[in-house]
Amino acid sequence: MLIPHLHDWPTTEAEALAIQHELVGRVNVSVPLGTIRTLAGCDIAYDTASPKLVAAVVVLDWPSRTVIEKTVVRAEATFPYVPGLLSFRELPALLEAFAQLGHAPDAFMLDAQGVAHPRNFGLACHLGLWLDRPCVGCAKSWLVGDYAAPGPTAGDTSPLTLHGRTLGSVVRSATNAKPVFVSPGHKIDAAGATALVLQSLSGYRHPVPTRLAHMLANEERAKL
DNA sequence: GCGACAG
DNA sequence: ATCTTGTCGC
Repeated sequence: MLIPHLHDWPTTEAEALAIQHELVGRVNVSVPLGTIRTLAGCDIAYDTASPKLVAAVVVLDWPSRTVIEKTVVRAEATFPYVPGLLSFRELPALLEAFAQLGHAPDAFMLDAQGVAHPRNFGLACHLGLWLDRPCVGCAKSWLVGDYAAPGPTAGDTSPLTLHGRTLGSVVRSATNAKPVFVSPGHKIDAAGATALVLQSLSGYRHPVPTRLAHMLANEERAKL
């Protein structure tokens, strides 16, 4: 898929923060969930004791869940891991993987935060702006926001708020498993992001799209 | 000052 | 994220 250039990559934290502040205003989390015919799951696996990493993308026909395309890209981390600046570390490699895609998925799902971020600009938001397509963040741990524990059964949800505003939701993706934190990244609203994650559950803690991408990334890393 | 901190 | 075996539970 074609990916227009959005901005150059920063070298320092100060530059990264400036980019976030410059782009937050363009994020749109007011779009209702539309018809999704293809959904992409994305993830990255890191090598131990080396800056090498693998970005993986799995495109699924939706809602049949049939895998229709996969892409993996080997790259090297250029930006360090800094809480709140994760996108500057993972996006470059992910964008390379998307560029190799023959399909242009209707929506994307990531193991990261969307607007549930200190500056409301998580990886899912950043990716959404680059691709100009719906992106959903489904993180495995909390970063910001207040919430009450969701019920113990798969599918149970609880709102994730901040300063009285609903950012997303906390979803019990699998019975008796720790919940995941869902928030829209771009071109989708909180309800839509949550609905898409609920449609993606399969008995495991991770939604099908990111679960498959995670497995693919690990397989490729083993070949490093 | 103290605690928290996606992957 | 990553390093790691067995083990408790459905």
